[in-house]
Amino acid sequence: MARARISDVAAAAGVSVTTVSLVMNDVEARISEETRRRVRDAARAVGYAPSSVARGLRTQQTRTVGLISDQIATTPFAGRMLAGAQDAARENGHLVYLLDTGGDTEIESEAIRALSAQQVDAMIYACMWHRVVDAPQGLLPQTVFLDCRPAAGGFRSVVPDDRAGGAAAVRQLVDAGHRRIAYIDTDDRGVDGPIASSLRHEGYLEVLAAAGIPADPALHVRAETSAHGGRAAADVLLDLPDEQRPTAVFCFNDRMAAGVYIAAHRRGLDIPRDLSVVGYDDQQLIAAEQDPPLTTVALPHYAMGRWAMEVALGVRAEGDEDATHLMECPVIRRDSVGPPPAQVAKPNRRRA
Amino acid sequence: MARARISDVAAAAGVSVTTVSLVMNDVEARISEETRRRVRDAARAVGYAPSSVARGLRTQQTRTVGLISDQIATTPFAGRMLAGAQDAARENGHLVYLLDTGGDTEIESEAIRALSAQQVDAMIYACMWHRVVDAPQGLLPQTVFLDCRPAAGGFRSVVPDDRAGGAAAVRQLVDAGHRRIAYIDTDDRGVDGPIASSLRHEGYLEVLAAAGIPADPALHVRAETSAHGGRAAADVLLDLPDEQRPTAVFCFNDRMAAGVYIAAHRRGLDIPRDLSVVGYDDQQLIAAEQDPPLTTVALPHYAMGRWAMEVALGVRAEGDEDATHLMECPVIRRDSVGPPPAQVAKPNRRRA
DNA sequence: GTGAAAGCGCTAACAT
DNA sequence: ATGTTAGCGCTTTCAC
Repeated sequence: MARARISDVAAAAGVSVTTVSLVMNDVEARISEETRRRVRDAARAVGYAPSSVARGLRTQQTRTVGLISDQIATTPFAGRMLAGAQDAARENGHLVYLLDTGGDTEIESEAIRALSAQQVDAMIYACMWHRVVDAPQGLLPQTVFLDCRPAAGGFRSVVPDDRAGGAAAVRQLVDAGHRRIAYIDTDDRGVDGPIASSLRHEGYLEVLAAAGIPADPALHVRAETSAHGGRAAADVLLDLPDEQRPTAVFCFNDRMAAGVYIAAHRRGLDIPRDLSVVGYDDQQLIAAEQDPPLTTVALPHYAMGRWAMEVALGVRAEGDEDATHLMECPVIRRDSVGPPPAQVAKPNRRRA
Repeated sequence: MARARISDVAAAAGVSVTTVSLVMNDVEARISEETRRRVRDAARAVGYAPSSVARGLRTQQTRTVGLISDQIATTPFAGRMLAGAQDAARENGHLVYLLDTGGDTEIESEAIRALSAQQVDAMIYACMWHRVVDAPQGLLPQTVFLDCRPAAGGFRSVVPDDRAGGAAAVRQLVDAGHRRIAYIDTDDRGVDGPIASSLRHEGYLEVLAAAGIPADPALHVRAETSAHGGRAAADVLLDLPDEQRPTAVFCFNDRMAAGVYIAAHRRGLDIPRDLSVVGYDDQQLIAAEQDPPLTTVALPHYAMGRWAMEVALGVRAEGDEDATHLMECPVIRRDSVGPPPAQVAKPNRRRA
C-alpha cells in the first residue's frame, strides 16, 4: 500500500489540504477545534506521515545536519562525541547524516558535495583528537569545528581546554604534597600532531611555578603513547638517583599511565603509597580497571559534541563568528594519588 | 547568492532542462558529445549541484539509509560497525542517517517515524552486542538487523558466529596440548543477556568432546565481565587442588582475561609458561597492550556492518528473507598461549 | 474559518 | 538529437 498523502487526509476529513497542513503543523491561526480533531482522526485513520522530502523542497529547510569526521572507527572516544551531537540534534528536531572520511581528502570533498546536494541546514566538521586542520572547500559558512580548529580561522570551534586540564592534573599532585612531579609526554611532535601535548605541558609548568617548584627538565620525558611507552619512560624516571627521582607522574594519556603501573609493580612499588600517578583521557577500559583505579582527567567529548550541534543549529547563541570555545576537562578522582612517601622508596633496581 | 538550479544551467548552455538532466545523470541516450561538453561547462560555470531533495521527491528514492542503534556511546566496538556500514553506503552512493536511541523505546519509535518521514530507502537496526530483540513497529519490511536477531523472525540479520568462535578459541588451547581448560563465563544470564555466553560455551564443550576431554563443571565458572571479575574467577580456579587446576583459561572477554593476568602475576605465574589464556573481543586497548599480548578472538564488527548495509541496499543478494547470517570470528594469535607446563606449577597460594 | 492555486527543483513521458 | 510539460507532496499567499 502506497504512502498516504496530504490530499488523502483532506479527502477523508472533508476539508482542504490547506487545512490539513495547518493542523499538522500546529499553526495557531483560525481552524476550529472541531475541525482540528476531524483532521487528526482522518490522518490517523489513513496512516498519514508528512513527507519531509516534499516539505524540504517547498521550505528549503531540511532539518538535517551533516557531521563529517575523520576517524570514527579507531577511537573509543568517537561515540561520546556523536552521542552529544545526536542528542542535541534530536532535541531540536533534526536528523544527522554521519560521514566518516577515514582521513581521505578525496572522500572528504565527495562527502561535502553530497551533503550540500542534500541541502543540509548545518554542518559539523569533527576530528577524533584535538588538532589544527585546513578547512576543506565547500563547507557551509556557519560550519562548526569539533575537537579541532581551522588553521586559517573563519569558523567557530570547540576544543578541550588542555592547558587547564594539564594544570588541574598537576594540581592534584601538588596539593597532595608532591614536589618532584614528572610529566611523561607523547613523542609525537609533528606539526600535525596533537597540540594537546604542548598545552598540557604549559599547564604543568604553570602549576609548578605557582607552587614555587623549579621545573626539572629531567622529569619531562617523552615516549610513544602506549602502555609500552609509558613503562619505558617510567623505568627511566625510576632509575634516577634518589634525590631526583619523582614521587609522582602525570601522563599524557591513560595508556601510558597503565605502563607506569606495570613498571612500578615490577619494582615492588605500591601505587599510591610509593608513587602517585595521574592520567589523561579517562578511558573507561583502562583507567577504571587499573588496580588501584586511576585518577585522570576526562576529555569532555559528550559536552563538546552537544555544544557543536547547538551552535550549528543556532539554538545556542555564540557571539563571535570566529571564536574557539574551550571546554573544561574535569578531573576524575580515583585512587592513584596519595601523599608522597616520607622518604623516597627504594625500588629494587632492575638495571642498577 | 542563491543555489543554481537546473534551469540556470539550461539557460547558460542554451539547451532545455531535459538535456541538462540527461547529461548530469549520465544517461546513455541521444545527446551529442558536443552538447554534453557545453552542458558540463555551463554547470561548472554557474556552480550547479543537483538538489537531492527535489530529485528525491520526483523519483521517490532518496538514496539515504537510516541506521538505528541502541548504544553508540558506550562501546568501543560501535565505531567499527559504523565504519563498515558507512563504507558500503558510500560505495553505493548512499548517505546514512545515524540515530542512537540510548535504548529508550520512546526515542526509538520517534526515530523510526522520522526516518520514514525522510523516506529512507533502507533501514538497519543495530545492537551493540549480540542479542535477541523485539522488532519495533514501523521498520521497513526489508530492514536488516545488525548484531542482533528479531525474536519473532521476519527480517534478515547478521551476528557473530559465537559458537564457532568459542570453539576456535578452545581449539587453540587443545592444539597446544592442554587438557585442563577452564571457561570463565559472564554471570549475566538474563533472558535479555548476551546469547554469546551460551553459544561460546557450546563451542567450548564441543571442542573438548571432540578431543576426548571430559568437561569438568568445576572449570566452568562465572563472574562479572570486568578485570575484577576475571581476577576473582582466576583466583578460584588457581586455588583448585593440583590435579584439578587448569593449565589454560578461555575467557568470555578480554577485560576478564586482563584480570586473569593480574591474578597469575600476583602468584608469580608466568603467561604463557605456567598458564595459557585466550580472550574474546580483541579490544585493542586491552588485548594488544597486555604483557605478553593476549591471544583472542575478534568480533567481526566491520564485516558485519558492511554486510548489513550491502544487504539493505540490495547489492548483495541474500536469498532468504528471514535468515540469520553468521559471521566468522577470526582468532588473533598473539603470545598468551603455549604448551602446558610439564607439571602443574605451584603457585604461591595467597589463601592457603 | 476555510479553500484554490502557485511553485519549490527535479525527472520522465511524450512531442517534435 | 532535443524540447515541452506534468507532476512528485508539500507550504503559503491570496481570495472568499
